[in-house]
Amino acid sequence: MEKRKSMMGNWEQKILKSELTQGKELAQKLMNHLHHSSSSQEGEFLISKLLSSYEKALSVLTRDVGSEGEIKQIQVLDSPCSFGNSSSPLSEISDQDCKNKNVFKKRKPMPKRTEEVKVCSGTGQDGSLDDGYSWRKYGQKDILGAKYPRGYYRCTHRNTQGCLATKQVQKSDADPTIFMVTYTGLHTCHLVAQLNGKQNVSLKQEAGTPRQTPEKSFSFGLRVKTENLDTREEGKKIFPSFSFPPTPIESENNVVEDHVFAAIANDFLGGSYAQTFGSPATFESDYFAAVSPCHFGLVRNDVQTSDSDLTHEILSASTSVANSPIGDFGFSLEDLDFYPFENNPESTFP
DNA sequence: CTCATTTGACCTCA
DNA sequence: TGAGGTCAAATGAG
Repeated sequence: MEKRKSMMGNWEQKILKSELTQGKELAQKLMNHLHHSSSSQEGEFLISKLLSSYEKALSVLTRDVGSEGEIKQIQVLDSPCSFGNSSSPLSEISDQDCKNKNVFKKRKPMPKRTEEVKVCSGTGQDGSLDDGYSWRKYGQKDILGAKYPRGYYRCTHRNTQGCLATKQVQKSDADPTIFMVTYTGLHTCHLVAQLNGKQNVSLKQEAGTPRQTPEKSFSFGLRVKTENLDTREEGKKIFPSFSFPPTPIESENNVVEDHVFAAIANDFLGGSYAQTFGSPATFESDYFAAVSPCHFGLVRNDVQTSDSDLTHEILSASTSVANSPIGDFGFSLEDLDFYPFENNPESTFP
């Protein structure tokens, strides 16, 4: 744990540096861009990236103050029986068998994260934002003060694998194309195949029902760009998946952006993340170098929560369809520390 | 037939 | 006590 804490400081420094550097580069690019006049879309993209960089940098600075307490809070929440343990979800399921009277006994604190996802027009529907997991809607609720109802989803594998991950999807009042997605709990369902699927379109057969194919957004030749590489958020942010309509728009800028992101990711992760995938080189090239046909910029604003939430992260992908997964591909660096009982073998670090 | 979604009711918590 | 979260029966889709 001490090791991780010291690493955190180092990380954040790198993050800060990277974000500011990126911001500078983006500003430079933007300036060139404006001079040479191309599409306004691209300009917006650059601006959003620019803003993202500065916001990230600021958030790192802001978070720096209370990071210690934050970690402690996370540790408290990490009750061994809550998630990650293969036996605990099953025990919870057995609780459910005891009819709903027992279900509300006591809610377990779950790690929570919020993301803001902007979708391409006509591509995503509420809750169907493809984040690589298969979700099942179990409820919908009108939220006070919110224009749109909130949808409640849980992992389809809840019953079969005891996966306790849930998410809440709510359309933003201000911008209906933005979905606020709050992820709660960790996926304990099989993820290896999903990850493989994200790296490589040729997928292995995953243990699970055919209809529960989390790779569906990757199965028809979409180019997937996963720009959400700022795992600096206590390492809890794991590369999201974004799916796009197969509109082959590629710009030089995008390619450059990808390189920047890849560099940052590598910087942040020190290669250890990619290690999880078996081949860092493959991971980077396949996962980061993909270019989005829809230019999308991440505008992430990290928001600290006042309650027991571990982290709330807001992400905006200006033209993406899918939101990012819960950061709990199970192998987040932080997850490993915070949730040592994660039974996902892929989550274990050497 | 199986599974997902809808929706009203119920439960917990602040 | 009200808002938010969850359950489960009813319904629909494939």
